Amino acid sequence: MSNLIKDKSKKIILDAALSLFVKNGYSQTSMDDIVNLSGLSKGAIYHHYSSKKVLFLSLIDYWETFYFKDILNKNISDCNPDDLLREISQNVVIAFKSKKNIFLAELEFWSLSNYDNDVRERIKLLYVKLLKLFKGIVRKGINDKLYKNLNVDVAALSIMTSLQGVIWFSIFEESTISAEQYLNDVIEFIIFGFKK
Amino acid sequence: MSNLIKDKSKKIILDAALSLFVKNGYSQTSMDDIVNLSGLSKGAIYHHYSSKKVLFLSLIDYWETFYFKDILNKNISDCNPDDLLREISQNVVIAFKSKKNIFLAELEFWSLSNYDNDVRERIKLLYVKLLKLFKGIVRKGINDKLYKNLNVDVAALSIMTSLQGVIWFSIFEESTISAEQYLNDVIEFIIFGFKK
DNA sequence: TATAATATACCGACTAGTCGGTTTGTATTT
DNA sequence: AAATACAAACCGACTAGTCGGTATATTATA
Repeated sequence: MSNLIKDKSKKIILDAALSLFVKNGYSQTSMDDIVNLSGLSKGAIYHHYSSKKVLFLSLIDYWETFYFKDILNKNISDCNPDDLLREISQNVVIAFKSKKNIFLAELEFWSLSNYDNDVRERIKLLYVKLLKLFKGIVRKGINDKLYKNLNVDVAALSIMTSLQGVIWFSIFEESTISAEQYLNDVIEFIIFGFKK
Repeated sequence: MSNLIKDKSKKIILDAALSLFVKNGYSQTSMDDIVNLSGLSKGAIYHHYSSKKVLFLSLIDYWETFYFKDILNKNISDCNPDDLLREISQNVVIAFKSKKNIFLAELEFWSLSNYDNDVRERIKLLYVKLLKLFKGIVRKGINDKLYKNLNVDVAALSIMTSLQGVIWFSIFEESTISAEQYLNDVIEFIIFGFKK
């Protein structure tokens, strides 16, 4: 268990909250719903989290450790940019296959960030980190004379939006192509576009 | 005024609802809020829309006429695929500049579609139409020997996710690049990737 | 054309129920 | 004894939707 969650009860609460928020949305989930699913009491929940919103914000941290743990700790310096991009894409595939909830949760974060500053600032941090990583990879590719003289910001954002595209598959399940196929193809497409 | 909205009152209600749903989210917007902003009464609103959800679904139609009117009616057959893609990208730029609300509303639709079947089915229709258009363009490019033998589904989805990427700029306003620059660059990048 | 009949558009007080959060109480641990 | 962790009843604010009634527009009739 992550040392972020020392507490068993906290983890129980977060798991219950995550699945309910994803299934029904933040507003459509009542604290009583979380009480029922977690098996704990209202007092217990408010003992650990001072409000529904604080609980939600904690959930973003909890979520980050799942989704980004494999991606954010990549070491750029001694890697081939192409392979690194393929590896990241593969991480997303694996995450999507094993925990579709993760991507639906992301949708909820996005939606709330639209009208809640605290949420926005919190998830902004996350994407800034991601973009920094992508920019680093692109910059290395340019320095290594592998990639042409790209606009680094646009290139990084392109990577992000393309990977983000898997979210389509969590909403529109039936499709002629699979999320995996999409991601594999799209990352090759991007790499090809970057090449000199 | 669109012939979809013959009624002045309906338009007033839809405009009020759209701006409130975008600003505060669906659940955080009460019918009383809409009453106040529209200047109409509760009775009037329930006279035209039988429930909050029906009002929301009507909003998707209303929204589609704004966002998609320029894009969906393109004629593929007698156009250069490259120019058509550039034109579509330009339409998105213009829409983004003049009505950022349109894109924030899209986020709200996405979020709700996650846990409401009616909403999901409604917006699914929309994106299927869009994808069909993109597929048609890519297919024409291939037939005209302009593009290589792409996977049409992946290519269409790539176009969609890349254009969709502007939504990032509506959440994270300050940025080193502008939405316009991003879209212009990214569409050229895609076209380049498609070429033989 | 004047009047009656009907349909449409609209008003706003009211209700039944929900929800986030509080308070008070209890058991366990240190 | 004091702090921690939890339980459960409770509260006040808020909300979607209702309903009886009014005003206005349209149509039918004499």
